[in-house]
Amino acid sequence: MSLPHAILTALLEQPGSGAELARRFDKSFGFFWPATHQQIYRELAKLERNGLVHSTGRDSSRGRAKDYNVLAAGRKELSRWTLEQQEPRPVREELMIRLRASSVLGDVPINDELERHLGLHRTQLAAYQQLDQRGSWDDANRLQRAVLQAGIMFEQTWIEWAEHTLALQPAAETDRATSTPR
Amino acid sequence: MSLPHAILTALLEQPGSGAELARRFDKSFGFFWPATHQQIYRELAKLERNGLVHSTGRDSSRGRAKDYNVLAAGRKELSRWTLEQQEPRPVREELMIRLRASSVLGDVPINDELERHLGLHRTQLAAYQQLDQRGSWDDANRLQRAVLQAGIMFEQTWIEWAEHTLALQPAAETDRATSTPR
DNA sequence: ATGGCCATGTAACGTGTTACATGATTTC
DNA sequence: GAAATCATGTAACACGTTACATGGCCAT
Repeated sequence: MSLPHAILTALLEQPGSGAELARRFDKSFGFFWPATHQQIYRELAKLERNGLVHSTGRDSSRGRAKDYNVLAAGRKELSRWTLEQQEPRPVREELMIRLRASSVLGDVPINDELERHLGLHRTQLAAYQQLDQRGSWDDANRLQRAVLQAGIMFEQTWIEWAEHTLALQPAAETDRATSTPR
Repeated sequence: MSLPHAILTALLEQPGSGAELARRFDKSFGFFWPATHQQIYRELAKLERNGLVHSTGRDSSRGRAKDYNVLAAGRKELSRWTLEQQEPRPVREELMIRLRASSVLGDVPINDELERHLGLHRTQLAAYQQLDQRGSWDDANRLQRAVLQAGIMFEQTWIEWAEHTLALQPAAETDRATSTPR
């Protein structure tokens, strides 16, 4: 049940329309909780039904932007949820399954995919680092920075692990056989 | 679409019944792809309908253990999937949302939850390290070990980040106000 | 033979994903 | 004023979660 609370948090940081929220989720807020515009519209409607947010849409027509802001009940619910004891989400890493599959199958080289993911994570790390450098950090938003630093540290760990795993692979011949010699 | 492939991998490592699989998922295989017994039964039935696994259940009654093993078509499908290009799963970390919520709300101390999660991750790290030390590692299962090492590295990063984040919090008074003086 | 446990299974629901649809606004 | 784009929305499905149900097995 995190998406509604993520939306409440984003709306408290800055009120806006559903589409604006979707853009913010894409470019920064959603790094730790991605959401599509369909999910966001669905949840916004539900939050409004439950009296946690209020929209200042002029009418209820389709193509008009609605501006949402958080009501007192929404702020209260967010406080409650934030302090609640919650268990960590289970990790789900497809690549780990594929490594074990490659291991048990024996003849399925996976170095290309490892390399590709390594590249993706290097790109993500660079994006986080840029956000961190360009941000103006003070005591008030230290927790926001901590979140960004978590992103940086996890990407660095991913990169370190992938490089290590690629290095220990004696499977160079197998991979070469499946890629173009050039 | 990873759960069926995770099950195929687990069955290749060692054939077994649905309940045995569920136990293996709980205690090691599922560290990177947890699954409940309901999910596993559902997927096993589907895999059998599609001709990827075969069960040697004597009859189709309820309370009797069925032994599953992987058919050639199942092995082929697993090879195909393992080599496929796949994008990394989006990260979903509730605690990060809660940190940002705490930041924007201003008066909601979250150190207690940070400490609690820190403890959980220390426990998980210890479990991974024990598995790593007790395992007998050679060239054939080096990828399985790499998976375990990913778990170790990510837990270590989590711990390092949480300690750092707790250290930078000047919110000691706020926390003390909400906990029992004792 | 009964009570407890184990293995399998059903049902309902919540959330995430994908494809598509429709009304407004802008642009030329 | 037609086309492109933007904002909102609907529908159907996949997957994960939770609660519960049923049949077999074992111990006493």
